[in-house]
Amino acid sequence: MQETTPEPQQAQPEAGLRDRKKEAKRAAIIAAAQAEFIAHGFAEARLARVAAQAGVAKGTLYLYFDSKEALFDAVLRGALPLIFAPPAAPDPGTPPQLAFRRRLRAAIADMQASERDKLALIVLSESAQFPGLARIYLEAILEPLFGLVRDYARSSGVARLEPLTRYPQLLLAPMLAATMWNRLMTERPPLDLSEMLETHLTLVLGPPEGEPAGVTG
Amino acid sequence: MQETTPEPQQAQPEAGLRDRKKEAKRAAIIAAAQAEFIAHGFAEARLARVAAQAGVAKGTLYLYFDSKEALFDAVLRGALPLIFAPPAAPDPGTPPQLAFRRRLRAAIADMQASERDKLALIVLSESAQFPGLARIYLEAILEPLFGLVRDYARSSGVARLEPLTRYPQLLLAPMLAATMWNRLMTERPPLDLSEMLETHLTLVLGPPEGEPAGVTG
Amino acid sequence: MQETTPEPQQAQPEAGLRDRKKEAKRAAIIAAAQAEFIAHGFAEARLARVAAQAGVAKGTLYLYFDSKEALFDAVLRGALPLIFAPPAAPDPGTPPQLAFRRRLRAAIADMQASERDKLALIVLSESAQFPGLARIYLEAILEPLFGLVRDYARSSGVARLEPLTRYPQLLLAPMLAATMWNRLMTERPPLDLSEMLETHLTLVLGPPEGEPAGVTG
Amino acid sequence: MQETTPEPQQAQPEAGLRDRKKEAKRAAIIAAAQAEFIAHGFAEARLARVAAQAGVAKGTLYLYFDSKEALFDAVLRGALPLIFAPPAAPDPGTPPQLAFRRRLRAAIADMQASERDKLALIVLSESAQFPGLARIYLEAILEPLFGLVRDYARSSGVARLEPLTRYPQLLLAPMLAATMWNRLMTERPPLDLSEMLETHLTLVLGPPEGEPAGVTG
DNA sequence: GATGAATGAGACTTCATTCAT
DNA sequence: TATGAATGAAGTCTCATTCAT
Repeated sequence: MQETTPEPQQAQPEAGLRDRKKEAKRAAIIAAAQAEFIAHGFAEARLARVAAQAGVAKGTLYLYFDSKEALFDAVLRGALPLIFAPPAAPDPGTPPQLAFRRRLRAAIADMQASERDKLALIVLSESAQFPGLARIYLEAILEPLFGLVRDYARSSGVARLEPLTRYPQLLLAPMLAATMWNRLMTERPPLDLSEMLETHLTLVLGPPEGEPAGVTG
Repeated sequence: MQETTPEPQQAQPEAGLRDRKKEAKRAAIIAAAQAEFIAHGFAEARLARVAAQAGVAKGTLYLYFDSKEALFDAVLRGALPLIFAPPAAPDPGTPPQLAFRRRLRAAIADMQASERDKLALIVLSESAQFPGLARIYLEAILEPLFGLVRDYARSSGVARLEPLTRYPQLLLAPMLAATMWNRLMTERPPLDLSEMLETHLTLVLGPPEGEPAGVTG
Repeated sequence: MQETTPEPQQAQPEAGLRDRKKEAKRAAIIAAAQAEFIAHGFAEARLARVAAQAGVAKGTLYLYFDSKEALFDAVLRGALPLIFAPPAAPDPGTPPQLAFRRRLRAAIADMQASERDKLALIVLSESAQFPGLARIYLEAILEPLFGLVRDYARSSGVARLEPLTRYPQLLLAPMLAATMWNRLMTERPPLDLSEMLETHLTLVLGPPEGEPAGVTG
Repeated sequence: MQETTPEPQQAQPEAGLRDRKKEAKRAAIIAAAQAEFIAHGFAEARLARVAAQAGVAKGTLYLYFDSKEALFDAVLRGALPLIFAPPAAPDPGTPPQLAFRRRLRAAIADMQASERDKLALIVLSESAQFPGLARIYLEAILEPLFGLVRDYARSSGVARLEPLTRYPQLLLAPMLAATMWNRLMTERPPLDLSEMLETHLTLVLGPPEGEPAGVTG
């Protein structure tokens, strides 16, 4: 019940006053909870810390979410809509491979800019506790990317890329690995995801076409 | 204190018997704990279940391990030695790429045969809780494999493989991704790690040399 | 403070209107609270439900009542005045036993028609929490009825009824028992209080006098 | 699971040592809980007080009972077995009415000597929360007594007692009323249940037969 | 050494009550 | 006056850890 976001009523600027504050507080709680879940995982996350971080009392959390689990769910779902943001339509004249690379770069950059890469790791951590949600989440995150890969592998007409239609994971796995690596190896200089992506794409797809050399990011 | 394995005293057959019983019980506890940690993660693991599964009383756990964390540590360390098992020396006449592929296959197969792949995921999951241990563990698992990759990339003399010396992760990431995939997507048919590895190697390294076609596993 | 009913100000029609609205809201709150207390008892009663049922906000309750306990008190006191409603004066020529029976019947019927019988049980239930109030309430309900019984037992001149002057409870206990029974045994057909009362009166006082046989209700 | 009383093993005096302590502690907890529930009702009962009264830590309660509700259940059920204690067989030559009176007296005295009369009131209080249990409990307590009344009313052959076969409550209600009365009216001298019972029986059944006058308790 | 009953700190959650709007 | 979001004290319950037997 509390999960239903109140429909925005742009026609009534007055009515929105309280609603806007509520929505702001809701967002503050989710942000605090996201940081807490990322930092400690579900089981070790403390609602007291979430409340303190969000600047509300402990009980206030329950005005917005029925339970710790519901809050966790909201944090994960809160990140979902981003993946559906329509990518900028490519220039009609762009060569297919370049268009593909650009969309992949954009997806990766977007995933890093948000915290979705860290959330994906949480999903993994908690998959034993929340199997259903994990599946939904990963599908929402990964399937669109897989679709990109499959489409390109098919339409490229390059025979040696055919296996990517069966294992689109192969092209994306390095991003996952690098994200995990950076999360774990905090003492070392972090891997440069963009450069690593370009390296991987060049290794698998060959050197970029129709693009000035060295311009990757 | 309890972590120091007692030095075997072969001169005293009686004491040896007792030690052997102790060691067996210790092994049983670790095995039970490993299963529990894999199934539920650290936070949700229950020492009561570990004790029951190991066939001992709850208090007995504390005769062998100081705390739940120490037990977790022991489980992870228990899997470490395996990675250092020296690989079988390759036949002198084997072509380098084939030898490399074979060692990679063996490492992956070994990691799957044991539960070390699942443990690696647990380490990832719990990295927020145990950052130091996680780093040590992953380095112990991954660095040797990275060394394999780097050595091959260097010695192969193939120019386009040079990036692998900087990003050896690129060659191994699909195994990680596939392991995670299989852990999460329990409802779908699991990915075939061996086939996926071969596909990836062929994609990056080119078709296998010096090996009958179709013989991969 | 809020418990003092504002003195009606008939000279000011406006103020009277406001007062009437206030009084109506107050009555609505008490009615909702009564239903809630009957349904769930004091401890499990939820002010949120009371407010919702009364059609006011939660905070509004506190404009009318200082606390949950004060509301409970108001509910009980709200039922008290009814018991003091003077019974219709009996026809002068009615035989004493018949008059007595009729008044008893009327009292029971009235208690059932209102919800006072259920409230009496609530008082009993909560007597551990509110001993003083419980005593006052039960005395207000029961003492007038006991007076009826004592008066009749004394004035009837029947020797064997003398104990009723000491234990007037004996004549009324079945009503209490039946009310409790009906509250608890919701799965069975409810006891017919009127018939049970007649049966009891006949058992103790003998068959009705001066009344056509079979006319009891 | 915790509810299953361990079967007494009289053949093994040693094994009973720990079990006896456990059983004693269990009994202490139930006793403390019974007092707490009687004093405050279910909702206002505090497990902290129960634990303190029983001389155990709060967590210990959960070694014996799964929840507060389970403890409540155990308290009520703990009183049930008493009702099934077979009454002493009457002397063969005793007149039926005297035998009936004696058994009724014994039942009432027993109910008072234990705390079952107070527990019955708790059942009433909490019937909104635990309807099923309430029914079971009251049936276990009341039905046997009703059986006594019905049997006597039938076998006595006295026509005017026939209504008691339909409404056995009529004969027992005064006991309930008196118990409630004594619970509530703590400031007044308590009603003497024995005398009140005798008075009621005499009123309904007539004066006692075959028994020296004045010997009632 | 082994047991398992006992502990108690601390977590999540509820809900009567308050107060800024 | 009326609202309803916010509060926070306090309750139930969990579980790693201890210790008497």
